[in-house]
This record gives sequence, structure tokens and C-alpha cells, in this order.
Amino acid sequence: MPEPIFTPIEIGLTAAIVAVEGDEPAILVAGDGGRDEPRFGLPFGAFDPLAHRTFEIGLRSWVEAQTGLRVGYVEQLYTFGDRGRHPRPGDTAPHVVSIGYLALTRAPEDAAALRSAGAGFEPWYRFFPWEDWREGRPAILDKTILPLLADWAAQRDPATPLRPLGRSQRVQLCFGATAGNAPWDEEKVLDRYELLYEAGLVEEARRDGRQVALARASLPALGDPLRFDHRRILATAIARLRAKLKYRPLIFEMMAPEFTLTELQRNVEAIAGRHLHKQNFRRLVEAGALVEPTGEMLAATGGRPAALFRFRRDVVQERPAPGLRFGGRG
Amino acid sequence: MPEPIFTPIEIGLTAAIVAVEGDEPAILVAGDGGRDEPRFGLPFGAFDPLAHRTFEIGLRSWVEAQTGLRVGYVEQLYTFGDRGRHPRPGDTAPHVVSIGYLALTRAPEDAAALRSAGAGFEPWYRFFPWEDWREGRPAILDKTILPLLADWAAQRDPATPLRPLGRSQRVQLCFGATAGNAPWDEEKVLDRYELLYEAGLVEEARRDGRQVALARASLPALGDPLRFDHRRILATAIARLRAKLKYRPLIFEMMAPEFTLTELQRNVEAIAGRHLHKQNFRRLVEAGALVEPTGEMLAATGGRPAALFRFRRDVVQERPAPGLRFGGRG
DNA sequence: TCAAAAGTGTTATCCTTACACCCATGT
DNA sequence: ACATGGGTGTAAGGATAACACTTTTGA
Repeated sequence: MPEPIFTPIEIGLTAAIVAVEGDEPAILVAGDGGRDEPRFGLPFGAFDPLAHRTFEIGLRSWVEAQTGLRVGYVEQLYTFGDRGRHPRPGDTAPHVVSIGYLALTRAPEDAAALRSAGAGFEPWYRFFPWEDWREGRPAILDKTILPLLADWAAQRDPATPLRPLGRSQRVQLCFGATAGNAPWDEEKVLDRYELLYEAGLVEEARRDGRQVALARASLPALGDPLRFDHRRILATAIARLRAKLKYRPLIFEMMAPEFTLTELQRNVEAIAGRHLHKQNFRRLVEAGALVEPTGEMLAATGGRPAALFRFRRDVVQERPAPGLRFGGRG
Repeated sequence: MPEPIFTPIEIGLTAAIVAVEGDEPAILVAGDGGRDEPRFGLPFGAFDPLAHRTFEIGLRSWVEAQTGLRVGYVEQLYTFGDRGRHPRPGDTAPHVVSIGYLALTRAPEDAAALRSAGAGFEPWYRFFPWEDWREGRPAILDKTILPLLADWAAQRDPATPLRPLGRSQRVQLCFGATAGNAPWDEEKVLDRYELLYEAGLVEEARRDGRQVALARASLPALGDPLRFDHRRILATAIARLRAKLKYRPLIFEMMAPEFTLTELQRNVEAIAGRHLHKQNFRRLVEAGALVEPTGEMLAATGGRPAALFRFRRDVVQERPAPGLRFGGRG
């Protein structure tokens, strides 16, 4: 095999830093107050192989330097390198590859340090309004998204022989459309976003110069856009987090050290984007022995006082996959 | 937030190309016959952003150019960038980041094209002998690996306060050691390899100049090494494949178009590295409606003739997670 | 007629899901 | 006393895991 020839490329680490702020899942965004659109992007920094031994160390270091945030859990998501998805002024050769990371932290008590760095936490459902099923099926689905996707699916797909699945089948699979067989799967966040991108229904697709298949006079905005391909990275982060919550105790990275079971459930619901069955949730927590009572009680806020719990750090040693395998509807 | 400064870095795509050859899972390796050690490495190529729009397209392109192989399924695994894990002559600054990929293909009928490119398929268990439980628990575990790990675990861990878990607990968790609570989990391939690396028990760790905690006169080789960090990438590939087989019909990417149910089971067992329960396996295949009979029979090879089946490509449209969720022991 | 591999039928058990009710506090 | 949220027990259904036996061919 011949020696490959390497082209120099720049590597950026892009971080999806997640916290839960009062029942709302939130993502750290940097917005420089300027008038340029989109207003927000995820924080990112260069990877300097001379200064840092691994990507993860590099990431932690610039996140803390720039925002003062100490992230707990860090996990690599995916490496994105599509040309055309990360356009920069005068873009031709020097190419930026972005390695997306998921990082978890607790909601900071005071956001002053963040604000002074031009950053702040934003509820993530403003970027994905169709992913929040906590108050029932989001209206935007039936009112806007599914009709537009139906139009798109009705058009001839120029890539049909290349694509294993037809358009309407993909819509069905991702959005659990219309009837019967495929219900909503809250983990398919990325698939849904990619489908909307391909159909030209999100602003990023138009910005990237994809020929918009649907030539409507004005398309309604489907969630707020983010800079570059950052909404795609966020979709990846949400999907991964929703999946992993079920078999890893990641939720506690975002909880206060002590909490009530209802707070725990609310936070899981915030991430999962749907309601959970109260009794079953509590049984699973108990069965998994994930928490232990502190003995304290929380002063009631208009009802019976709740017992406080803390995470049992040693479960990780005991059981192979200690997560909150929440299943049913709610 | 300040504009980050990018350091130019080289990007290599490293491919773990998997096939099953007569009941043995095999990985495509390139070995240039030279006397330098290790003999084999995974095939890799540069990513040229000017020539290829995405990583995946780039990967398919050089794989086909170099080996004539048309890989079917392709999936990104992980991006590796540790310094010290990819040493090159005169190594300081120009750093190679390798994006690992998993690719699946059918065993080629004739290996001539491959051989002329200096490549070929090798059974993957020669690199991970402790991962093959098809003939029962591998002897190397109790005879070599676990005693060495026990020694290592008995030593003081200099990083104890940083590590969430103690050494012996990690051994227990990864290898389902000694007794009771944690059984062998065939998906933890990467965790096991990383632990062996950290304990200095695989050749790559010594080559990378890690201080070998165990100063034994001569350590027995634990599986054959691969160049650079390629054994780690292969471990990632095996782990991902073993996990994904359970909820995606990936196995058919590596099967002939027509096959008997026993062949199907043998191939799944080859990947999973353990025996499956025959009746339950067949029931799962049937329940999942993954295959349909061709009506043909296979000329018997010393027994009752078996019915031939083919993969039903349209299951993907019907069910959300059509895999072979094999569970039990066997 | 015997070896070798293909193929089938049934039951016990656990986990998931869903149900409806009681308890402790503040107003 | 009643509204509000906290907390529990129990039964139906389905999926999983384990069991042993019959059938069809070639030698």
C-alpha cells in the first residue's frame, strides 16, 4: 500500500455543554451581541497538540479558561467534516474539521462570569421545538412540519436508486408519522434534524446553498438556527444523551448534590422530552439502588414535604449498566 | 469569546474492514512483508478535503482504489488523537489525528487483488484471543490475564484520587472477574483492551514508552499487536459491531445473498464471540421477520438438507430497530 | 441402521406496564 | 376541610430463557 499524502487541516473542538436550569434543559451558547445571523453558536476552540495530550484535556482547558465552567462528564460525539456545512469567508482549501463533544455540568448559580465571556445557557428546545413532548404532542408537528415533509416526500427523489429508503418511508420512520407502526422515538433527534436539513426546511440548509426543493414563498422557521453546523452537533448531543441516560447515571452530573425524587424525575423528563410514569420511575430508581436518602426533608412548597436523596457514587462499581431505564409512556 | 487559533494537523482515515470467512470474523490488514514489527496494521489513507466532500466518500474511494473492495456499510467510530499513541520517526509537532471507521463487506472470493496490494484478511481473534468464547471460556484468561491483572491491581495506583474507580474494581467490571455480580459482557471489548494497555500488558503500551508497572522478566504476549493505535481502533470496531448487531440487521452485509439459518447463526456467533441458543435464535429471526425462504434447499453436507433464506431488505422500513436481539447464554 | 445436522413445541420466570389508592403538610 | 404534591401495593401481559424431542438426509 502506498504511503498516503496528508493535507494539513485545522481541527476545532466544538462543545455541547448541557445543564438543566429549573426544569429546562439548557445548552451553553456564545453570542457576540452582533447583528449577524444566526445569533448563537456553540463554544469552540482549537486543538493544540503541543499544549494538550488529548482532545479531552484540551477541551476542558479552554472551556474553563473561557467560561470558568468546570465540566464534569465529557464524551466525544462525532467528527464532522462536510464541506459546505462549515462555510467561512473566502472558503476554499483550509478546511476545518470539528470534533463534537458532549459535556455535562450543573447549572451555575451566577451567570455573571459566563455573560462577561459573551456566553450563556439557553433552553435547548428553542432550537428543536418539535422535540419537547412534555406538554403533549407539539403543535408545530401537525401544523407545519408534517405537511411540509409530505410535500417534499411527494416530489420525485433524484437520488432514489442511491437511497435505500424512499422519502415518505424515511419521514414515517423518523417522525412516527400518521398511523400505526412507528411511534415517536425520542432518540432519533439527529435523524429528524438531518431529514429536515435534506428537505431544505431548516435555515442552515438554505444558508449552505442547498437547492431548496420546496419553493414556497416563505418557509416558516423551524426552530432557531445556530452558526455553522452547530445545530447538527447539538442534535447529536441530545440524541446521545437521551439514549445514554437509560443505561448510565449521567443525570446526576447535572443535579444538585441533594434532590427530591420529583426533581430527579423532572430533570430526566426535561432531557427525554416527555413525561414519565411516576410510580414506575420511582421503582426503577429504587430497584437500581441509584440513590440513598439523606434523612433530610425539603420544606414543602405547597404540599407534603419530600425526602431528599443523594446519588450513590458506588453503584458504578456494583452493576454493569446502572441507568434509569425509563420505558413507558407516562 | 476570542477567535481560536488553529494549528495545522493532518487527518488520516483508518478503516476496520470486517468480513466473515468460514466461521471466522476477519479484519483487513496491510502488512508489507518487511521485518519491522508489528507486522500488520489497518489500512489507512489521507483525507483530502479538496477531492472528497465527506470523510465517508473519501474512505470508500481510497479503499476501492487500493484494494478493489467495495465496502457496503460504513460508520464512523471515533477520532483518536493521543500524543504518544501514534509515534512517528522524528515526532514532535506535525500530528496525525486518525478518524476510525468501521466498514463491512462480504468475504471476497479471490484474495489475489488484495494480496497484490499487500493486504489480506486475518482472523480478528489473533489480536484478541480472550474475546473468543465460542469454545468456552478462553484458557488465556485464567492462566495469564487475570493473574497479571491481579498483580497490577494489588499495586498502589498513583492516580487513585483522580480515578473514580479502584483498579481491582475496574478489572472486575471489565473482565467479570472472580465471582458473582459481574458476568462477562461481550460488548466491553474496548474497555478490556484499554485496561490491558494501562496495565502495560500489551505490547503497544511498552512500545509507547509507558512505564510498565509490572516489572516481570518477560511478559507473555497477549494477542498479536498492530501498528500505531490500530489495535485500539479494532477493539472499538468489534465493540460497536457486537452492540449494533442486536438492533440493526448489519450481519447481512457480511452474508452471501442466500444462506441457511445455521450459517446465519454461525456468523453472528463469530462476531459475538459466543454460542447462541439455537431455538431461541431461530425464533427471534422468525419473529423479527428478517428473512424469507427462497424455496431452495442446500445440498446436505452430511445431514438433513437446510432451507435457504434471503434477507428481507424491506424490514428496515417496517420496524424501528430490526436486529437480532440474541440474549441468552447458549 | 446409524450418525449428523435440521427443525419444532411447550413451560416457567421475570420484567415491564398500568392501574388506584393513601399520606403529610399549608392555607 | 381541602387542595397540593409525596409516596405506595398489586395484578395483567408480554418478552425471555430454558427445557427435550422429532425429522430428513448420506454413508
